[in-house]
Amino acid sequence: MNLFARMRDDILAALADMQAAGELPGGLDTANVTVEPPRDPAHGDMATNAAMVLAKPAGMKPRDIAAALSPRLAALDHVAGAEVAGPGFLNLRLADSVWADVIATVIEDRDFGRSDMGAGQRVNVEYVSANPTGPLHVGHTRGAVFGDALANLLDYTGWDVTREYYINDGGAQVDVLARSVYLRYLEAHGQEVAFADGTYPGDYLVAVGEALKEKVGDAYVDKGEDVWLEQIRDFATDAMMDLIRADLAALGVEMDKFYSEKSLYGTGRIEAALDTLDGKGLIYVGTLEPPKGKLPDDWEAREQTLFRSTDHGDDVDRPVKKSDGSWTYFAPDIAYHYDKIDRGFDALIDVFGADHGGYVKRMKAAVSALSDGQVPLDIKLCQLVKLWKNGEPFTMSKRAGNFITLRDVVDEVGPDVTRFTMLTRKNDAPLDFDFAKAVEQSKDNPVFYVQYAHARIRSVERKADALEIAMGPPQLSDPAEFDVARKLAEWPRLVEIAAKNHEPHRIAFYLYDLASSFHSLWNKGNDDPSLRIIQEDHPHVTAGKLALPRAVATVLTAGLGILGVTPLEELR
RNA sequence: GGACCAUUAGCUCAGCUGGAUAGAGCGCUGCCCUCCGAAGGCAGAGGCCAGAGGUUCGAAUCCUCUAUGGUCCGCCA
Repeated sequence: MNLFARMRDDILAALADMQAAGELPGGLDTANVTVEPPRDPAHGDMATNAAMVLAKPAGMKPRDIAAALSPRLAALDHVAGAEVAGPGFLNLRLADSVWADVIATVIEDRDFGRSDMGAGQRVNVEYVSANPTGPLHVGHTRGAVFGDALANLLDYTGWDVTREYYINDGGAQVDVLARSVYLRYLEAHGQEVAFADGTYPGDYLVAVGEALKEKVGDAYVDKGEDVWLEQIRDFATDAMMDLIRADLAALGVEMDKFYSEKSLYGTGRIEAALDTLDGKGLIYVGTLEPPKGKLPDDWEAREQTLFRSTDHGDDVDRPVKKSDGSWTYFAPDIAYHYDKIDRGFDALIDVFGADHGGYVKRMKAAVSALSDGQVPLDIKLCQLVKLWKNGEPFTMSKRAGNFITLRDVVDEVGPDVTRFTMLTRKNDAPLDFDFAKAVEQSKDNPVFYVQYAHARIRSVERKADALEIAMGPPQLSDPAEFDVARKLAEWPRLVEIAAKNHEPHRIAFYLYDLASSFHSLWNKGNDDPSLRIIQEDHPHVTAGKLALPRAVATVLTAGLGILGVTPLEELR
């Protein structure tokens, strides 16, 4: 039940009545009529812009339309009052009973806030997709949390979601990995080795080298790459993916599918994707203009096979084949997205790090071209995370030497705090993550503040249980109680907005607001004992007051569930 | 030279795809809390929404230009 959507239906019905009665011209477009909570609570519970939107097409003054609409809405049972205000707003005040109904609905209907706006359409959310060359670092962590919460959010709003990880196991970087593992392998055989530039020196490969020795003995010692490169590449990539899967599991992220770039090679799928583009006249051989400004030192004009991405919104055409005839990294990516389209997804979402921002237009161009504009691709960029501890930059890592891993973060503050904190900023805003503040138990830590609200409610409920007082029908009287109910009523609307915009951070901010209004009510109980939930001498009153916190806890749990955070029963 | 993202209170940031007097936390000021459910509470000050144009009933929000900061910019992924 979305109160705002319901009221909008009421308004549209009233407008139709007015048209039938000749008070309004027929055939008006009502698509822009909205019902929103007013910023100023003095303006009532809801406001509609209907009169202002319709004034021009109807050829009438906004206030006249509003004045005619007002009595029709005021006559509804659940509307206590309707007033024309400002330039033509219609402010609506709802009957008190509506808010008690909201509470009751939240408690009875486990799906309060769920939406069917996705209508069962299939969406593919690709996130993390880190190279399989080492453990996930803190930047991946943000992408992982963001992508996972977005996937949850879309699931909550009626989409059929596939969570997917693209393994970049086809490029030169996995050869580098293989050579690095080979060095560790030699080390395991007691040889002294030196890690040249362009190899991965991280300790995490020591175990892989030893495992390789376990498996093949000395078969590769003193042998050339032609003997071992391919085998070690597969072995090392598998080991890294095991590591990455474990990292994701520690964060509570579970993928539906891992898609291998390598699986695209030698199967004709890259060729098929490019043939499709070629069939649309979008592939040609040519030479790109040199980039403006200062040229790279070794720049020289070369003839390449190019994708005419400029036909689909890109700034320049992009090479798909190197001058030696091999694929660029872009080619398998085109094939991969072609495969997603082929698998029948209705919408695609890619979550990238901000350093891949330059890649957005060409990828969108490719999907647009391959799907004839039928499959929308949204690319969400996650900005950098800066780590702090007590206000000092934090750069040490136990595991990997020079970068902070996902494990470092999760070990330090736990998966729940990691996830919530990563969502306290918009994805495209840089994020400061302070290890100390993230676990601080104070009001300026939103994670704690939201968890505290839930724990408080659970504490009250345990106390009520001990007193053998059961929850009864909701009773609301104080303005602070209505404020909480109003906040609860916004939940379904907020979920839809967050899902439509692919912005899970809105959930986190909402939960903070909801927690805040609940804490505010609780604090009033300090001064006014009649507002306390548990009133031992009045079990009947207590029963009526228990519903509101139950409803708050229900929505907090639902919201935290979307974020992938477990609500706490009590604080320690 | 170009692309993308950002620019909102002293600081860190929200802001409902265009609505009314722009919000929160921190910090600041004042009051309360040492009997109550206080890992505190209440209230207040603080703004040319970077700047300039434009679009319309109405702009922090959409468009153009400018400034500042970040990310990136042909065979690395």
